[in-house]
Amino acid sequence: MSKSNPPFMSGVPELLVLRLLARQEMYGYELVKAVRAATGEEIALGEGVVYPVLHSLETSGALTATRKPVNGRTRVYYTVTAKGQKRLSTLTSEWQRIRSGIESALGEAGHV
Amino acid sequence: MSKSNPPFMSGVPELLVLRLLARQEMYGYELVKAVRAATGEEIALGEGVVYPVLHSLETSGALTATRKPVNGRTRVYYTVTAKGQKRLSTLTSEWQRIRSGIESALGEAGHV
DNA sequence: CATTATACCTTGAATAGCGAGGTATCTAGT
DNA sequence: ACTAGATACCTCGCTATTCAAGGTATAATG
Repeated sequence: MSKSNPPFMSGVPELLVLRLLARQEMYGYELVKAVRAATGEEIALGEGVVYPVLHSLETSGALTATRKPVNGRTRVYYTVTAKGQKRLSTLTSEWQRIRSGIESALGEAGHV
Repeated sequence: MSKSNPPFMSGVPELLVLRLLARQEMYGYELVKAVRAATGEEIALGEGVVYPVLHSLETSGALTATRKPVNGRTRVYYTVTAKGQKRLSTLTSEWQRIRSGIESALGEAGHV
């Protein structure tokens, strides 16, 4: 019923995850917090969103995973591949396109 | 497979429909074209998107419908109610919030 | 020794966008 | 008169996707 980040969240998780991982490799749990920070606390993706996105990006070849044991715990670090870079730039321009379309519609003074 | 307006379309149809109808009353078929025009041809909503949105907005009390016969054909004109105005401003600020969150994440110069 | 933080994960419900299909009328071309 | 296309409305079913909630296990903290 009550959603945390209601509408407008369509391809957003995928875009944010790719963008942050393009900056530097990270593991899922870290990413959850990094998203919050990078979006100025505006967008909070739960683990139930982040992990599935990570897995599907890995499956599609946009990310590669590397397991690293740290202090007895295991972390799975993700790195963006060339394919992921391409996917990121596609998503980014797609985002700009939709965004500018919406801004046009929201603007537009009374005109006729 | 091929989607016309891929990701990033979450609450968008509802927002656009409300925004355009707030400017002036319109009927569904007209709205389909108006959306294309208002978004600079960037966003094209099919009738399969517009009509259901119209109906659900009417059901929720955000719009009122008026049937008007024109040249033997029937047009259903939609008008935004006070409730619809409120919904529009909620959606608009929600959009700005998500949008600015994403822009923050996309920006963030290389730093490292 | 118990609670919190770290770190991974899956399942199930609900939403919603979209293509495709369906009906019917009016208009324009041939 | 016939056809094709534009106008104008509508629904169905597929698919994708977000998210809360729940589940496991280890390390650190009190």
